[in-house]
Amino acid sequence: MGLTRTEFFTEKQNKTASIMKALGHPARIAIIDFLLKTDKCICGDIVEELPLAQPTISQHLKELKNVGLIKGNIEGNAICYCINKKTFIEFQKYLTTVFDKLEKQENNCC
Amino acid sequence: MGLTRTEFFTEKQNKTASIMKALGHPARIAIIDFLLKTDKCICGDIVEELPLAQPTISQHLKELKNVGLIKGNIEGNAICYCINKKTFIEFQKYLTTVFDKLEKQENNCC
DNA sequence: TTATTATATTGCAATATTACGATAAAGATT
DNA sequence: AATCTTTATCGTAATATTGCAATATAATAA
Repeated sequence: MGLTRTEFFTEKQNKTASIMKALGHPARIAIIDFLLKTDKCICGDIVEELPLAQPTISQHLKELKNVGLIKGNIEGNAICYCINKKTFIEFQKYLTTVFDKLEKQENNCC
Repeated sequence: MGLTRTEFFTEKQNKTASIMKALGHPARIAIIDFLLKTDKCICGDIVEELPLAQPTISQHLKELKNVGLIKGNIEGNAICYCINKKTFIEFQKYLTTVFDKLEKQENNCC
């Protein structure tokens, strides 16, 4: 059918999956890498940095913004994008529980 | 065109994205959650646990296995799946660098 | 007001994903 | 051997994603 059955899963599972999904493309990983590297947040420089057309980048930025991983700030006629720490910290919480559980796992059959 | 331009990105970016992508579906997050919870690894119980048809689960397990997030072990006519710690630890390394950089970021414009 | 610059949106073609019924494969049980 | 159990694969319909040219939008500069 091609439609993810989100209603079958918990809100947390859906939220986590949507963040992972947003990060599930090398261009979007590259955008995050770039925003982390530049320290101050950069706008259309991303378009110059990445070897993709401007509309494509714009689309990727939109997806990252939709799940709250980045924020956009209007500065004149340009837009300044940057990491949204809040979402990352929330994401980190989930990951911490995963890695904690993993550490305690012993009876791993494989 | 519908084809991800992996050749434009680094191996690490592509690898990270592929792991994120594999985790970018609530059913696959639920599978990981379940494998973490059960401690000893479970096989076809996953099919009973999740409200999806057996072929669908099988497909999701395959995707998780393809990126190395889980391992499968034949036990009689059943198969025992479990977390592949190695990949998770590798994944954690990337995430640690991200969160470290994030912590040092100060000139965040937004 | 008319460019110019920067970003977003639209529309579309190519491809990928999701889900599942039907069926295959392979070991276990009778 | 015949059957049951468990999991994988095939085929396919519905939907989503990726990428970009063309165009729209909106602020700035001339």
